[in-house]
Amino acid sequence: MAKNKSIHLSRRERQIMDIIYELGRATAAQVRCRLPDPPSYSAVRAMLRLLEEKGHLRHRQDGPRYVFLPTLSRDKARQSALKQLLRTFFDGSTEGAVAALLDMESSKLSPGELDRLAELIERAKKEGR
Amino acid sequence: MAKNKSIHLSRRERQIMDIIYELGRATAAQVRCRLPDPPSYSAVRAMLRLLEEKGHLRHRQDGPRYVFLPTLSRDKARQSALKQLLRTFFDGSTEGAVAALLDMESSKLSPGELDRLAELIERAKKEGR
DNA sequence: CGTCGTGTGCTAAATTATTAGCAGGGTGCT
DNA sequence: AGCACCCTGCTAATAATTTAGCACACGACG
Repeated sequence: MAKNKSIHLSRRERQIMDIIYELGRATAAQVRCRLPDPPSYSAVRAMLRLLEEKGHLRHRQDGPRYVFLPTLSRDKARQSALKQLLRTFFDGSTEGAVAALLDMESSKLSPGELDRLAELIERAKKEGR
Repeated sequence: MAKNKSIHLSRRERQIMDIIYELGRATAAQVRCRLPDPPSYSAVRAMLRLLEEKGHLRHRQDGPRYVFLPTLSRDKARQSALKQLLRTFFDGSTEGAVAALLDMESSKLSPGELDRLAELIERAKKEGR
């Protein structure tokens, strides 16, 4: 019934999903207090329930409260987020995206990280050929 | 007046912005036909007008019709999209994101691209030190 | 010239999203 | 037991979104 709509997330829903992906799992209270302008408790719970109905979340009883987890694995969600980003901002070019990442946070990348990345690229080269 | 609301994009608005960023610039008709389930013409125009009011778009008269362009440069929009993605899915780790990109589309990266990326990393190393 | 097609602006209505508020249930504390 | 607190589920109201529909402008063309 609400199957075809399930891909569409509203603003708040998106925010909530982001929080949960960021944390891995979260209770209603946790979600609430990380929301930009915390709405009422009920509001948060209502949306968690909706997200669960839509199939984006599931919950687990943890003692007296619910803990919400994403349905899709973080990997899958990542994957599709990356794909979307690539298409929207980089004409689908992986190279462009990687370049932007390096450029953006270059100061934050430690030599160690850079080394590991260099190695990843080496490996990709070998596999590609 | 509508300044503080201007950050919040609704679902449709997001879709439209994505399309325009992807294309660089677009007319109402172009936007409409790329929308998942094309709504009426008026609907699209109304939202383009709203987005313009909110300051996300501006338009240029091109002959008989309007061509809409993003207000924020693609670079800036990229930047913030990347930042968000990093935080949400990679714990802020650039390395993780790059690794995921390489992993995901490895088959699509040509040797040439890989070489260029390797070089980028080399350069980052030198700058970092 | 009339009219068809495609563009625009505007506004009011329909649809969705978001919130507040009430009615429990359970646990711990005095 | 009686009370305070935090959790749940629900429903109805409010706020925001998305849409359709009308009025008008302009160029192309029979």
